Amino acid sequence: MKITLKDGSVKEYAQPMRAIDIAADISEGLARMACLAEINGERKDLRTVIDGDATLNIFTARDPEGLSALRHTAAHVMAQAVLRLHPDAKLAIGPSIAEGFYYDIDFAQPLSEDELPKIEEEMKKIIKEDLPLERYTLPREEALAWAAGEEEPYKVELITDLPGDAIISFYKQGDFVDLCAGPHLMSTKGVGKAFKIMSLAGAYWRGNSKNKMLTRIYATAFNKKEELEEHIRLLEEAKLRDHRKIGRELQLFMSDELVGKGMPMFLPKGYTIWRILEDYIRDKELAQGYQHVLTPCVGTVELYKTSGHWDHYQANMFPPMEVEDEVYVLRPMNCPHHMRIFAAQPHSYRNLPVRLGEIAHDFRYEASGNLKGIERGRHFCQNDAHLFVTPDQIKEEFSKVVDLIFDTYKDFGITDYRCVLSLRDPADKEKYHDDDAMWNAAEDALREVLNDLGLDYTEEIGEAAFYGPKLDVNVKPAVGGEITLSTCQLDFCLPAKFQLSYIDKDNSEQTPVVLHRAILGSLDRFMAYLIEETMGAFPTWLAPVQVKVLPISEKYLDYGRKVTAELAAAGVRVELDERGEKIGYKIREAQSQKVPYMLIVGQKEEEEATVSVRSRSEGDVGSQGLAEFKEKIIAEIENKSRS
RNA sequence: GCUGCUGUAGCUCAGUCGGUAGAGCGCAUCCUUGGUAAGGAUGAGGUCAGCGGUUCAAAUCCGCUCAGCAGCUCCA
Repeated sequence: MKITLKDGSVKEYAQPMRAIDIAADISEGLARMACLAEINGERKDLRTVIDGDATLNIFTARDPEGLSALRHTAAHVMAQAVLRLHPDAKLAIGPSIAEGFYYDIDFAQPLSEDELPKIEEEMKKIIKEDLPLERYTLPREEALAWAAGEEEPYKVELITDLPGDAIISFYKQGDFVDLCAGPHLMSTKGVGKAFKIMSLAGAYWRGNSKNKMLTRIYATAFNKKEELEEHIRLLEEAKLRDHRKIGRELQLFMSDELVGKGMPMFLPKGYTIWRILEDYIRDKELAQGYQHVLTPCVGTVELYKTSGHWDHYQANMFPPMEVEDEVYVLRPMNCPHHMRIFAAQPHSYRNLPVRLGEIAHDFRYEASGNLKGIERGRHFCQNDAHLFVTPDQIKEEFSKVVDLIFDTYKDFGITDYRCVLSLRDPADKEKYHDDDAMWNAAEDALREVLNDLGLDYTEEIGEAAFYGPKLDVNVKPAVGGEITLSTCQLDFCLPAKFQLSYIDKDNSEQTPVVLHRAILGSLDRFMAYLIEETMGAFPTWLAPVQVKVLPISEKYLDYGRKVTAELAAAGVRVELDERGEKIGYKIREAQSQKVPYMLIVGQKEEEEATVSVRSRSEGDVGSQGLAEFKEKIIAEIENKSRS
């Protein structure tokens, strides 16, 4: 048989051979580094026997595919180490993930963090023992008998749930055996030294909160020690970008336990940014034919029963308040209010689309463990709008919303995002409004627009809202999992529930379709994201303090006041540092507060009516006439150019 | 909400074996009036998150509560 290698060269063998043996034939080094085989384009275990002509590519830990196999083997090593130290622990699953790997384990006694170094030590031993990993398969009954004999209830469940024709494979290293589809390295030694146990967390068996919570041990492994160190360094760096840390340092927002958890309060500097964001997006929407409204933060329970939200989300709403003969709830979203505004007047097809926008305050009773600074609170403020459209207008309006999202991102310099087309799970009749024809039409419409726009997106099943499919634009915060920034949801459902209508060309009464959309998402979350992206060094047009005037000494305070007043009169957010400190000290503080421009004024400046300009990013940029500087900074603010 | 962890001055953190509280920054006052990232001196500031328990004695050990962190679950 002929084996074609990655570099195009061909090897010939008389009989079938395992991929690893061919690797060994190519070079001893390759066999030692080998993690995974790609045979005829398919990723396979190194032990796979090749019988006949094939192309072969051997991955090492330098390749992402190979690294994933290495991490998976490291997960087995970790499980083995755990069982050596805790023989009564029950194993669940232990996959490789983007940042490393984990193993979910059911411990008889809670595992303390102090145990992690011991597990790591045991792993080192196992790796050093150079145990070969052997793969074998068993028929279903024997596999079940093994799991039962080992008293591994989670493995029993996993085997039971495997499809009837599945090959049930096992990997054995020393006296440790695990049910596993592979692929794996040839020996525990291949895991190497660049691994580390990172943290301990709880995780529900099979990701279902009704199931038992297991102990998840997170760890990571790399090809080289330097890569591991770099990974840890990046994690530390990310913590410095955390909006909660920067928000405190720059005095943007705070929380207070007497006010309540998940109820952040925006301080003067934070609210300055907030106001600019609010004005920015409202003006942009008004220019696109939106009309803004203001509606109350409460609604009757009946309102939410009508919309269906009460049935779906009651548990995540603050409990009802009874007053006289009414029962109110704090509103968790604004669609029902806007629906009632639309319903209050007759509409003609000529007047559609109607686009109702609101910077709307909402309250959701988020589980305490889900709260995260201003990224996720119990009070937040949506940049919400509902577009009431005819079926013919769906695509155009949806497309305009998508344009608006990315036009906005351009202004904020957001480039690192992921688009998700969130679809229903057709099997889940409980969550989703049961009308397959409606759903298919809605999903096809969104898909078509996204394809027409040439947008990169992934489809995710079971992520839709209960009333319709949606486009979500997700970003990655400094710490923690992906979050949704912008969304546009198509809704054929609520308009009918609220009996909305418009009069069509033929004088018939028709039901409009609604697009729910949020561009900045929530102002709170958007600000959290901006803080982390800029590390607090906001572009000049957003900076709470744009210019800080720093007199050399108190002798030049008067000139400093004049400069400050002149800039303030021109609409620049400017502050004067009047303290009797040295210039270096004032600069240091302004710099750490990420103020875009510092104007140093002393004798020379006063005499010449100039300012000595220091930029936070470029340092001393020299002397400029006051009028000249004023003109420049106003232009910069108006252009929303980033510095 | 669940699992694990953490809580000491406004902030960042020391505090050994259980013996009764410390630093730097910040703040206040005074001196210094200066040229592009920390001038000097003095001083104020603590129910060691809260409540209860063990002990002659608790910041330290135990329990509960509150708040925060990581992850899971959820996210209209």
